[in-house]
Amino acid sequence: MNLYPDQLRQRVIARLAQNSINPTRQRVEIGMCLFDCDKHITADQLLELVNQGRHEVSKATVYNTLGLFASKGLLREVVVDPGKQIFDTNTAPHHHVYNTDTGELKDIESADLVVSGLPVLDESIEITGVDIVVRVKNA
Amino acid sequence: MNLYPDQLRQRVIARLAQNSINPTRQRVEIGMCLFDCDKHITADQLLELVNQGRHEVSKATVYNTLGLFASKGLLREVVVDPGKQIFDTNTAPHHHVYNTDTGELKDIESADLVVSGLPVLDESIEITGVDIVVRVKNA
DNA sequence: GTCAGTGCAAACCCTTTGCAGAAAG
DNA sequence: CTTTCTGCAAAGGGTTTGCACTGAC
Repeated sequence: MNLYPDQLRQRVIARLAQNSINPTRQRVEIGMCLFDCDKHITADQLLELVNQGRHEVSKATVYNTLGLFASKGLLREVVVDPGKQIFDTNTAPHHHVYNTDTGELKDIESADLVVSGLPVLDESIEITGVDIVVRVKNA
Repeated sequence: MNLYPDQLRQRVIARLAQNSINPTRQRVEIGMCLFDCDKHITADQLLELVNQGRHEVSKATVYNTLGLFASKGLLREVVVDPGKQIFDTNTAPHHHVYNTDTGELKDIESADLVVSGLPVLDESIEITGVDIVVRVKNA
């Protein structure tokens, strides 16, 4: 994006407003990091990034805010590792390649990957998503 | 299977031996439960099942044994929920339907589901598995 | 006796919860 | 003043680790 901090801040505030999220100081700080960093991030990495030495936001707030953003569709949770929540700023439909040796996580465009033969489900059941994870390791 | 306990025990011991696993008392107890229970199980559920009131095996040992069995290919770990390891006694290639409302996990035969367009990977990288999770909720 | 393998209590770490305080009405 | 919202310390729960113990040689 390469915005000046104030421009970025205004964009974040606008984006939160669009999703009916009160733009509190902590949420704006977190939003500024999310719109200006790696696509895939854990709560711990984000905490580090937000605080950068000083103490801006607590760990609990980072967790709660990530959960809030995800529930509003600003983020998507990627489940590739038990015991670690990873959030993805790319909310478009897509899949992942996960390197279990390095922890590296890469996107695969959804359009590139076609799945056929999905099961027919009961009417009382609704599909919320189809997640594909290609697990790889260093040869 | 419907075996008498002693027959089951012998089968478990044989299966462990095939995979170079020492058949200790704890491992055999755990193996007997795994070959005689639901396909999908967490460490906690297994602990409950193994002990059935009395104290046969500790929690740590259940975790370590599940990890050991999985590393030897007797079990497969299913990653559908962060913060919970689920193990699957079905080690054949297949996929899953996960109901996020109920926690229910069902198999989809691998043959029924076809994926095309997998990315071309570097030679230094090796695919260890392709996991597909269809996430559903009650409508 | 020595040494590799094993089981488990205790430690660890990630996440959630409950509540004090702030903000809004 | 009352009510709703928010941030975070502390609690919780799942998993791993370090070490005492066992069994084999």
